[in-house]
Amino acid sequence: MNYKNYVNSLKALSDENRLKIIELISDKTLCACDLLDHFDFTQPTLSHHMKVLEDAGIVISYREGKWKHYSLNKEFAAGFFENTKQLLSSDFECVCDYEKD
Amino acid sequence: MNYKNYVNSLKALSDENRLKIIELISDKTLCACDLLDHFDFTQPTLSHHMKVLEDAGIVISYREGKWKHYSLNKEFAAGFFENTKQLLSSDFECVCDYEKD
DNA sequence: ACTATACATAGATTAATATCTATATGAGGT
DNA sequence: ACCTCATATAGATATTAATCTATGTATAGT
Repeated sequence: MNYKNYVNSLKALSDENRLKIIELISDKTLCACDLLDHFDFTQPTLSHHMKVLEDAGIVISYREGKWKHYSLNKEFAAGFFENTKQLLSSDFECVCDYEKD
Repeated sequence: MNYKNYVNSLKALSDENRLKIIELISDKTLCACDLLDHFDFTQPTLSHHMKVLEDAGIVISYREGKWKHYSLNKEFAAGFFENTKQLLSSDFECVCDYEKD
């Protein structure tokens, strides 16, 4: 298993605010400004969190005019599940097909 | 979703050494002394890591004479999968039965 | 009782990280 | 050109966490 990469994902997920961000964009695309409305921290702090999430490959983004739109990277989700399964399952039999994109 | 608890799990997992510990005990029970052989850090550091993992409910332990034996908490594995699925899956369909103990 | 082995705790140090304020960049409208 | 809005970056501060050395506790054997 590629620990380095998986640890990096875990660290990026290890923040209550970032988990909330992920939940907010797990089923839709939101711009940073929309996300910011849901939190008490400042805009630079959100920018920091989004960079952490994007660097870890957890979210993907695109720019549209002034706005930057974020959504969950479904490939990350699949890969993270796979890694978690490998780590925790000496004998887990579940090999269900997580959607790949 | 119970963020507090899930974040706690993620933080406990967010360390390369602790991941290696988990992998080592994912299919068998090992005492602290055996675990220590696999690492470069000192015994108090291992003790610290084991405490983090046990406090998070990731590993369970029992004492046998001088030795303390550790193994993966399979209930944690199942719960962690469930939480991860809830977080990342707006539309994941997989509801395979992760073993519960 | 003494000793050795396995593990835990205390306290210090260093490194990583979450947050802030201030400022810069980028893009659209007037 | 200028202004405004959305986002990014720089630098500072505070908190958390990983690690160490030194020491304490617990258990077993002689």
